[in-house]
Amino acid sequence: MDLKGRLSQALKNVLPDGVDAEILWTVPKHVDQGDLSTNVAMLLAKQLKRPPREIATEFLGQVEWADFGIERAEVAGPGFINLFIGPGHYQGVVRDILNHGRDYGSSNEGNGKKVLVEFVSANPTGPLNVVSARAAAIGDSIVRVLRKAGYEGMGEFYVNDAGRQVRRLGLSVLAHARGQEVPEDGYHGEYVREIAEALFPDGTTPPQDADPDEFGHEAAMLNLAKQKEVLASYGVEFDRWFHESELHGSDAPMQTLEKLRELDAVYEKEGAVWFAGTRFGDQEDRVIVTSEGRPTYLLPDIAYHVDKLSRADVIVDLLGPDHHDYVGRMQAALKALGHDGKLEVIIVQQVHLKEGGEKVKMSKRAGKLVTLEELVDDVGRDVARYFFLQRRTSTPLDFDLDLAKEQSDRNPVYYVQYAHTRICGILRQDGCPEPSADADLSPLTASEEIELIKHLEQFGLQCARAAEAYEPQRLVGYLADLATRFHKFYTACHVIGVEPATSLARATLIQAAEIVLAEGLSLLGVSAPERM
RNA sequence: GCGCCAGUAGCUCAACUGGAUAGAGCACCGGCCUUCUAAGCCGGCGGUUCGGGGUUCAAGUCCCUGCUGGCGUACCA
Repeated sequence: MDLKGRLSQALKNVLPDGVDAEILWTVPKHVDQGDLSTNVAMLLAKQLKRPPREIATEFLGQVEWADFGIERAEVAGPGFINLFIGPGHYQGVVRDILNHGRDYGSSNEGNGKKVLVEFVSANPTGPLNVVSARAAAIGDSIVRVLRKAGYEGMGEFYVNDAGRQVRRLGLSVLAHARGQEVPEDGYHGEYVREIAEALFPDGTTPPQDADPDEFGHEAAMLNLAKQKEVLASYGVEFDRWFHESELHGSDAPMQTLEKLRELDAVYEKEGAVWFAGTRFGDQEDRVIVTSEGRPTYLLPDIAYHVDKLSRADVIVDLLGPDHHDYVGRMQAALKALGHDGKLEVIIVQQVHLKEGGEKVKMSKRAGKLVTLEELVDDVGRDVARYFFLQRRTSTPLDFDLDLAKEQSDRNPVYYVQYAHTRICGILRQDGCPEPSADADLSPLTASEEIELIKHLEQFGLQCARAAEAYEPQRLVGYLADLATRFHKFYTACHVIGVEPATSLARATLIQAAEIVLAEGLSLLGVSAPERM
């Protein structure tokens, strides 16, 4: 059991008979408030009908704090119990990191729970845009963090290869190849021309009876191949690419419809079949089979979610801002099918690119888009991913292209990477002792050393929290803080050229910091360079 | 109209899920390189957490209400 757990147990042992409380330890904001703090006395004040400070004082006297490596314990403020941890504990943390290596910070918080995260899932009708770039960075990082925290995380991309947009793509490509005007509701980007040239090289033209569905599908597969390639170079991996066409092959949508019929969750009106979403919390009922007898997108989508739930305990959808209204109907559908509470939807908000202080104008209609590929070519993979992961997913993001391209101290990515680089630089030096878990770490007592270690110790907790809340941006903040602690240490404490015992202990400490920085950055999909 | 997301320093954002004195970066001002990379460190400036009620020992955080901004509101996906 870790220190917090053992301390909680000790406190529970001194609670009055018949009284129980959950004891939570937090790290106070100010150093003069100690290293760990609990508010348990305040929580019990009402129940015990006594002032919180009085209760805290009583508890304080009943625990042998020194047994836990606590140097000092005191009652503070309205009734907090604050503990000041001695250096011995922190030296143990460093040893722990060296012993566990990159596995340090892993936990079983998720208890093996299967979490399937669906993200990007862009239509195969064109290149990936910047919102997909944001979703890709976030989704991929969520999966990595989930695994770190003991969940079985899976990443999945839903390929929408069976809808009517595929036919529209086919019509657009055929029109282009014939030198005709692309239809108004077609696709107008430059890539349409490229696909047309790939399918009809050297001035060949499509046959008169060319099937738009067939060529649409070929074009879609070319787009998909390109999307896969771009995502791979962006460092984003999927465990599965699920094609909508697979679903139709297995007749899953029709089975889902039958199931909904049996549950009496659908009805007919004006020749169409409606899902009675309002009975399950949606804003309005939705058509799932049109009056022409064709299923709408909703039916296969429900079938797909049911399929995912057969493979996972919880499913997470990362959706673009244009799919806001989709949430209610899918939640309602799953509720109707007995899967209430198993779908978590995260809306990835809009990305506004800014250059020279101006918003970069993007128009889908005219095909004027900044693609993921262009963005990565422009600013690099590390910068792009870091920028996307910095902000909370649910808020729109201004992406400052000038700042992103700047190779300077203004660019926050380098701040974290530079900490890692500096460590590698020291460890590379001839005069640097070999870090070792067996080293005597008692020389580590300086405040810069202890502050650094305190932060390293938080890594596992931060990973667990980021995983549980599906919020990888927490980790970005954590790593930036960690880098700060390291840079302060670097400025204050020399590793090489000091007294040998200190030198060895510090080399071991920075090795520990290197491990956590490298592992943390890899959870973000950002590289940890040895030289910059 | 209805629904979602947001509103915290001049700007971009934090705040460990209800805790103590609301913190960083950028910008602006001033310091620190003959020793491990100055892509760094130190100091200064900067706040009615959009307004108004409420819940309680305690509210930026939860509830109600109003205001502002973004997005969405198809028998498209």
